[in-house]
Amino acid sequence: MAQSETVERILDAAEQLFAEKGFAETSLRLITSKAGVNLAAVNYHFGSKKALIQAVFSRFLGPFCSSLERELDKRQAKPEANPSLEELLELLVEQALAVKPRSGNDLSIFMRLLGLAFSQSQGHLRKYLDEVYGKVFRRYMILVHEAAPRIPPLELFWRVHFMLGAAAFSMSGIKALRAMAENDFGVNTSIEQVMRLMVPFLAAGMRSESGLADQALASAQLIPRAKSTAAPAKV
Amino acid sequence: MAQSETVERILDAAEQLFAEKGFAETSLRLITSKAGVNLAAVNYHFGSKKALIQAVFSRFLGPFCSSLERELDKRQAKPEANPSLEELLELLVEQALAVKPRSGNDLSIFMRLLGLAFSQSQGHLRKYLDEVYGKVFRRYMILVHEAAPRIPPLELFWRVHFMLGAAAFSMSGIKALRAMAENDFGVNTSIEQVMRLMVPFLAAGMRSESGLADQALASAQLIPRAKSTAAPAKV
DNA sequence: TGCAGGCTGAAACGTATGTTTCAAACAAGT
DNA sequence: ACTTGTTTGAAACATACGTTTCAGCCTGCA
Repeated sequence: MAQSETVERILDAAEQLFAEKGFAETSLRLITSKAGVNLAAVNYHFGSKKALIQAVFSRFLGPFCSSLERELDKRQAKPEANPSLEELLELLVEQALAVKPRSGNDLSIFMRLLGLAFSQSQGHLRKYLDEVYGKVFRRYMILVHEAAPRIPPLELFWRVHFMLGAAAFSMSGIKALRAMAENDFGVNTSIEQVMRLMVPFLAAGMRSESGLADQALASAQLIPRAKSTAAPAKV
Repeated sequence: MAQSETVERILDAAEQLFAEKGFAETSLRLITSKAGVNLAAVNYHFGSKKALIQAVFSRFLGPFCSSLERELDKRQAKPEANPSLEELLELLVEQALAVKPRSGNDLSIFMRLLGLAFSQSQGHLRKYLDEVYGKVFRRYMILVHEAAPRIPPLELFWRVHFMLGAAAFSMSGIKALRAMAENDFGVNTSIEQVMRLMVPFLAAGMRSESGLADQALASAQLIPRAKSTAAPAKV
């Protein structure tokens, strides 16, 4: 049997609506009517709304993480030259930009969904993302640490999340913010331009002198994970 | 007649629950049961859930903005010395810290609510906040511009929102992030410490070299608002 | 052609939400 | 003490949600 097109249409509609309105504010009826499919199709194909949310994330985070992992493999194959901080940051941007084959699926949706995953109280989502994609993220963090050895690991952890926050927030409110900017300055700022504005801002923040006075925090090191965690559930 | 205590208890409970779960995910029944008041009290005292949300914001944004405005008046009374960027940033932090007389109302709730105002699709809220508090914010932006004249105003606008984003996002997911940090590094990072970590990061970002290549954007200036009549003159 | 199974369409179900109602309780002024 | 206006309590209401059901459709295969 040929794969149903319904699944893709639901995912497309859900992705866009979730990014626009959040999870709780987006009803299955809105999704299915936008997708032009029957209401019951969601529960038939995905099982529940929670599973739909996870599927939406898997669809773009899966390719993102595997191509990121592939790039990390390449970089680590030649151990003589560890990647610099700039290279690591650009790596992220590259991978994020590479995962946008679908129409209307621009970077803002990607970042917006990522931000929602943290800020909306969807406990199941956080657990799911950590189980499936946490490994790559921790591997990336180790490389960041090696690229900026002067900055305490714990502070790097927080700075990465400050970065993520600036990006996710800006993309979250990008519509309203662009409207404000146009209203106040009379010019239109494209999303690509906003991204370009963000890069020097974030890079300077990452490179800034440490603000950690507490010695216990400054010397805290990453604790290696136990390997014996159960296999993550397949969708 | 003695002012009812019910209003305050509803506001306290709503503030905490909104910050914790968002607006749509927090039901009136949860609020009223936490507050120990009757369900109907919300609609009696506030009229609707939307009005409750606005009231929650007014209660902390009102004092914040008026004390901020007072400080701006003081600074501008002596025109010989314009405030520096650091002074302006610290001004915000000071005012934010000053508006926390109530128990349990720490900075994280303040920032979290601010972030929600942008990221949750509550159109009425954004309109309300712009109408009531937009004036102070625009005045503040002008001072920031004078403190950093080398950076194009439009870029400053975006950088301020990058800042807001980093702060709001970190405070939004502060619970989950602290748990992750503790899990990965074995140490507990207090909210005050996270704030202290954020300051050098943000300050460095604000001071970084401009990333604006586009001359039209680089030269865009703030358009003064019309008082109240239509047809604002182009400058 | 017949049929079995994946998929869809329309309707219904149970539950939770925001809001409204109205009688009772209360406080204050005369 | 009586009255008046304000606030509360308990219940009901209308609506929207996620989920389930089941009859019918279509497709691939014997």
